[in-house]
Amino acid sequence: MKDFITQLNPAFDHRNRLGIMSILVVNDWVEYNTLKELLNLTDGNLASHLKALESSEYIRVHKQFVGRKPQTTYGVTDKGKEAFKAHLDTLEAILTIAREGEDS
Amino acid sequence: MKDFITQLNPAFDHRNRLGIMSILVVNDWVEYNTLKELLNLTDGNLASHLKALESSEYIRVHKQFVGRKPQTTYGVTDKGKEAFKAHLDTLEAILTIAREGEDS
DNA sequence: GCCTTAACTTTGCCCCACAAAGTTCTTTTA
DNA sequence: TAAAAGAACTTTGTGGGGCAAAGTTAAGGC
Repeated sequence: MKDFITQLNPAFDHRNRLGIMSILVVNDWVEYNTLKELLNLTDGNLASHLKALESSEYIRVHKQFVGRKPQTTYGVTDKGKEAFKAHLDTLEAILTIAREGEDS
Repeated sequence: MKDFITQLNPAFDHRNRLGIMSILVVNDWVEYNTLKELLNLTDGNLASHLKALESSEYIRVHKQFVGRKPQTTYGVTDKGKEAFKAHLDTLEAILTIAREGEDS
């Protein structure tokens, strides 16, 4: 059990970063404002989580103009995909253990 | 997605409390020292997590003497079992969503 | 009579999540 | 052309909480 718990990646070990990653791994490029709405976060809060994930090189940023408006989109990197998958595997292992005693 | 994230129970939304609960739901009564070793926690740290879970009425304490040594054991309550199951269900739902884009 | 063990509690630190407000750039709108 | 507004941050400040370490209490062993 200790092993599983310590295998959880601290970078993803928070509900909001779990949410960010879950969205990014299934959508190629997601806009800043979309993330903000989907996760119900304030600007500062979202930006800090994104920055943390970006400096770990788990996500990357793409800035462009759509029409004449700036648009920032975020996507997961290969490294991020891999690390997040490992995190999910660990979570799943814990889930399995924790379900062992279920009545159903 | 927002809904799933907010459905995560804050009381369990931490690796160590996830660990504590995972152990307690599959074992009827677990000793304080066993938890400490299984989770690799210091006294103060473990005690504070246990107290948090206890005041939420998710776990309960049983104190007795074995031979002449005091022994404290912890067990999950029905309320805790239910709440934790809901938490796991939510986690599983997030896992499923996050796995949708997987290559395999 | 001291040392040890169990099981805490207390103390104090430090980091971090978070909200709110300020910032920059640019585009609408009046 | 001035003002407002939106995108995407950055900065600032506060509060909470995780954590280790040390202190505490009560009992037992030696």
